[in-house]
Amino acid sequence: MVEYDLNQVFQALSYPTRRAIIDRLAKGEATVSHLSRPFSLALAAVSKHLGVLERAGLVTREARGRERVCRINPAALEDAWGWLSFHERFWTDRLDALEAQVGPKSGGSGSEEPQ
Amino acid sequence: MVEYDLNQVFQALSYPTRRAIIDRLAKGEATVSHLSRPFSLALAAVSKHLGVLERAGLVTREARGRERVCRINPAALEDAWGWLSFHERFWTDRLDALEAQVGPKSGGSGSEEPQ
DNA sequence: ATCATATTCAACCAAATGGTTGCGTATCGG
DNA sequence: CCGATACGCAACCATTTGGTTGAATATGAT
Repeated sequence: MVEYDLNQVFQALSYPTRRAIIDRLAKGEATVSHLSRPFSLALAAVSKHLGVLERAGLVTREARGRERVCRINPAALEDAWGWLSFHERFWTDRLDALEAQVGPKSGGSGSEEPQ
Repeated sequence: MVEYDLNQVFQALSYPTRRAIIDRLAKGEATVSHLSRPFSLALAAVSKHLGVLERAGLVTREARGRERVCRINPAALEDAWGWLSFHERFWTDRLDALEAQVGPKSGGSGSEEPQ
């Protein structure tokens, strides 16, 4: 089982252009220039973003003629998802417990979180 | 429903010190100096990290005397989790479909993912 | 009042990031 | 062979980031 570096994965996901690329790739594979079309960026910039995504293990690039076909690698996404899931589950449980503790039938006094 | 900025959330999570802080806070609230203890960093550095986490909405700091008590805010975590969940679910489904398509009884020709 | 503690703020620095441009290099199509 | 297309790479630039130190502020203890 490959361990993906959460630093690189989260870092890669922290930039909207790269998340958009992932969103796009979720609809199917695409070449670099195809991927770069929606952005007003030089091709080289998108290529760099793909490099970041690739190093993080989120995306693969495969040569096909003079083009590079990019695809999502779900495994790395799943690692990040796993980290967050741990906390998500933890906190859902905790909030449930809190709610139960406050009173199972007290519909709630409005907002438990006074911002 | 507050919308957390995924850029800031993922960015905040992309640094191990900050994930460690979150991990620590999952065990219960803590003050800034308490949080800084495990790290060989100046207090100010940890304070800055907390600033990043706070701006991302992941953590709250509340003044109590001369101390600041830090707590996790699960809602922001959940936003990031939501984004990843979408893709996680999408790809789990897709891989299942692929598997089914390849042949429900063909134990699999080894690895569907040639790395 | 005085001194110590807890924490932020400001200035500074090195390194990383996101972007550009221009050049090199395969590959496809005549 | 020749030109166009699809990339990657290197150099460069402005901005952000993670870190430091030292001063400022506020609260707690004596």
